[in-house]
Amino acid sequence: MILELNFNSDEALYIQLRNQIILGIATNRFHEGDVLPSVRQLADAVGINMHTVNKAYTVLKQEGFVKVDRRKGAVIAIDANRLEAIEEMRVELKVLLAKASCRNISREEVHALIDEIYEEYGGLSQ
Amino acid sequence: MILELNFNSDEALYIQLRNQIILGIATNRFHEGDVLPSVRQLADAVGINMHTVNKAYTVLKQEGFVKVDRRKGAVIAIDANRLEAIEEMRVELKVLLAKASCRNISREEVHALIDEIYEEYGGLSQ
DNA sequence: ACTGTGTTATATCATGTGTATAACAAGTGG
DNA sequence: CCACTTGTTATACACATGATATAACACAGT
Repeated sequence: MILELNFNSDEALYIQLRNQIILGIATNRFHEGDVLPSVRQLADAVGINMHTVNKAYTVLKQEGFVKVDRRKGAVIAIDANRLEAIEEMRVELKVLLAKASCRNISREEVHALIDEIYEEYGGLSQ
Repeated sequence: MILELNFNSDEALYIQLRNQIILGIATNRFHEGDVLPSVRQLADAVGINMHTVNKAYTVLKQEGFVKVDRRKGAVIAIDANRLEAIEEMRVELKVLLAKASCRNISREEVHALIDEIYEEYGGLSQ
């Protein structure tokens, strides 16, 4: 597990955990069926409270990235609701691209940035 | 001024204001040199506190979208620091695209979404 | 029985958000 | 000069959120 937390960030710890796990899935370091550490283990490993990890797992469950098996713990299980995901992405992109447009960043430059980042993400088929 | 606030949103009011003003610049409804309403006027118009508007203007000033003229008030003035803006965008895109990748949204679909949104943003030359 | 899961319930503390009232320095227009 | 509006600052309060701490519960595995 390579999870690093920035305690000086303005981003909540449980959001950082959530993001890194999603990053981990996208970069193929976590696979469907993999079991995440228990809330107590992970909390101990990164030096934070159990409840903070639990909140991260709860969010991941609600967002459809893990399912919780009472016996095993949190298991990677992706619920690919594409339509919902695309609409959510559109909302986030609107503000992000507005900032880019104000800064004279071209459509082509954004495309190049997308490609660069997407290179590391293999899609679920990998 | 077409500024609408969602009081039920989990997004802070001053962030909503900031975003809508940035959207307004990108969609060419605000132009370089335009004067924004005074903090008291805008606060009264949308039904919130003066300090909340002030905070939005302060953030916009720090992010380089407006300059404050003691005589006029808040004036649209874009400080196009491209390098900084691109790095900021890369960080935001990483998580956003990771989610997309997990949901089996292809690189091409993201490009299409970018194009769709960018159609409304004219770039600063318009 | 014992341990390790997730889960739930309180409680506490710090921080962020939004409001409220007030005051200040400075520019504008009568 | 005077009244008014500008941004700015300070203080205070209520409320929600983030993070911690301690504790307990139901359930599964050994």
